[in-house]
Amino acid sequence: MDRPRKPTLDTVASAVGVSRATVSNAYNRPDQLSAALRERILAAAASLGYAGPDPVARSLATRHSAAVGFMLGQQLSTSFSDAALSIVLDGLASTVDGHDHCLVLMPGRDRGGPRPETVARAQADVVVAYSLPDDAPALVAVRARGLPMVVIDQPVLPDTARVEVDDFGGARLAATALHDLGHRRFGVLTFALRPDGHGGPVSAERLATAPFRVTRDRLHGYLEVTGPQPIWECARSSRELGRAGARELLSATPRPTALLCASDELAFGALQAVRDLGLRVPHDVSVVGFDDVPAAAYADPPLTTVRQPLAEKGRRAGELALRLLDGARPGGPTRLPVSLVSRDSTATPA
Amino acid sequence: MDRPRKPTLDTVASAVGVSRATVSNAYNRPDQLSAALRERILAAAASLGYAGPDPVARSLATRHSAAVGFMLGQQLSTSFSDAALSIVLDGLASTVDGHDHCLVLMPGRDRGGPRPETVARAQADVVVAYSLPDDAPALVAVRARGLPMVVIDQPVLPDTARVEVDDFGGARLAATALHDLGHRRFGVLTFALRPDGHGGPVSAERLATAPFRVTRDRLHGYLEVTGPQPIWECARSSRELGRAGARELLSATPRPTALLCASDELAFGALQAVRDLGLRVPHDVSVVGFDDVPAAAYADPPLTTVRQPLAEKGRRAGELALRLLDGARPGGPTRLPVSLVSRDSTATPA
DNA sequence: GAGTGTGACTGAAGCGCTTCAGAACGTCCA
DNA sequence: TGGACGTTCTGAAGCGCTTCAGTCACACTC
Repeated sequence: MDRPRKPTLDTVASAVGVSRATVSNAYNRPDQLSAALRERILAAAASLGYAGPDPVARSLATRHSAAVGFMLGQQLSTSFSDAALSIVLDGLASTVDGHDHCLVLMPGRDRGGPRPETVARAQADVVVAYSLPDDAPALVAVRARGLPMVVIDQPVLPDTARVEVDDFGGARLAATALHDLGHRRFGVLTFALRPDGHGGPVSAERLATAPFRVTRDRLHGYLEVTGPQPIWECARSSRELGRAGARELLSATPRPTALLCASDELAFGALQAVRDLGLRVPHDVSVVGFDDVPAAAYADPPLTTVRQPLAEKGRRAGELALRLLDGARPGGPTRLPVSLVSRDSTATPA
Repeated sequence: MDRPRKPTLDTVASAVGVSRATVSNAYNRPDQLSAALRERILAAAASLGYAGPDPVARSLATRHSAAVGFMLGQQLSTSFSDAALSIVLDGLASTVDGHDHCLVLMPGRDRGGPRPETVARAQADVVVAYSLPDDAPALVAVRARGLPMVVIDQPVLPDTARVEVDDFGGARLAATALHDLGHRRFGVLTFALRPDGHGGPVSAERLATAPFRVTRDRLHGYLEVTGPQPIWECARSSRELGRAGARELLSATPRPTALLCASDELAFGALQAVRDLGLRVPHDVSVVGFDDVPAAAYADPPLTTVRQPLAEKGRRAGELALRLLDGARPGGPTRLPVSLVSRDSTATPA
């Protein structure tokens, strides 16, 4: 009693008594056959339980698969709790949504991006890479497959579309604001510089050779204004790690009067750390974040931060991807503006 | 000057002077050829720029595609901002991660789930459906394709694995707690009962015929304890809509002393609405939520809510999906426990 | 009534791979 | 010395579909 074989185009074709090509046309090119015949074919298909052309076979024949790949720097399991990433995906999705394309998520291993094998097996016509280390093997793998690619927050890759944000300038903006307020002693709190799970104080050498462009640029932006400052690296951009890191930075004597954070999430942790020490923000310590995720406005106190257009970033990436699918050439990078959003977590030093 | 054709298995085979089968084996069954030959083949492949077997062709030949499909009730663009959904996806992803499978997201149209065409074209071996309306066409489409499926929070479908939570019992738990505190006048705040974008007061008939099982069960759970109460429906589970809806419910005279919300997100809006009216939680109005997303603990005041194991839900679904892939039979539904988490948003009525 | 379209359908050649039943050639032991 | 067995590699048959160059029949035109 083996299961009945799934019907195929041929099944339907011979049931109706036409050629396979005709059945295919019934689905894909209704103008190629008479309406009456088409009806008959569709009816027969329905009664045979044929659900339409198999997507894999179709993809093989047409050489495209109506899917946009998205490579994550981190495991899926941590991606969805990352507000900034979620918003970017949001924007990307809204574009992809409208075109009957699916989104194929390729989870990263640790923070190094997806494994090459994952990339090699993923079925997508175009790939969007988000915030991978400069030397991610996944980037090479996409290249090797010859898939068009758009990178977000990534360095120049030949023949690749790109959307980016002025992380360096944004960080400088924030640091300058604090400097203008009179701050001179800073603590810098950052997420990973390398995908090695390392945390702790950051050496100049580690900073200089960091493969995460975004991290590097933000830190350089801060330091350009402030001069050398103690930096604490968290393995991930999480509130908890930020809290612990900020505590370390605040334990220095003399205590820094301001904390420059590479993300809002870290800044939320920093706010907490300041409270933990019985101090107040911004009276005792000023805190700035980066990203301007929605929660920044609701934080206690509302967080001064650098706004980058996260949704727009995703949307643009999606549009570029779709355009590449249509055979367009990559073109120059799309650069989106950043701005400083001043709220209540910053003030003149006491 | 047309682009050089992409190399295929054959390209490599003839370059090395072996059969195509051997090259295939070099990639998929290293034990089928001598190590030396394998080396030669891989080297030749590398120098020809061959990135390994094409995933689509391989899928066609092997009849599976190393991908798990995930059908969303809502558009992708709103999914990522949904904390509960994110956590479920999280759990699912962590399972899928470990098996070199990709996650193919199928965005829903409005709230009715993905369109059948999207389902028909998606390349996945197994599909996970999350919180779709009972009559979603997407469910039929998956059936038609003969794909194994696991549903989360969905009614019984023949031949389908299922993971679910006792929404009815959970809601009853919360309502009972309030009732025991002495509350008798309630307002009930819910998200969509149907995917029609409707909002406003809910009639008994609309409640009875709601195609969203989860919504229905939670409301029935509340009402079983409290008896008939005014219900306000929000088109989506968002803080803003919750705030507006709660305001409506609170404008009744006599004013309800407690608000029963179908989700934490709505409850957050309700907290805000109470403040908007110059009242205090829980002194003037008690509020309970449902889900216990992380933010519930940080709310002001911390929210009393029904905890459901969201991550676990996703994880179980992932495991079931993977097991179905291995040819397992669906088996009975997996039921996860709920519990009441009492925090500071509930108290005896003034 | 020969020439010219035109709409409706078909045949066959792929798309790039996997897989399975062998073939070819040793090796080993009785 | 010969049969049993292993290892290594190959041929060919698919997987289910698209697509393009036709074929065929039939109406039109002058």
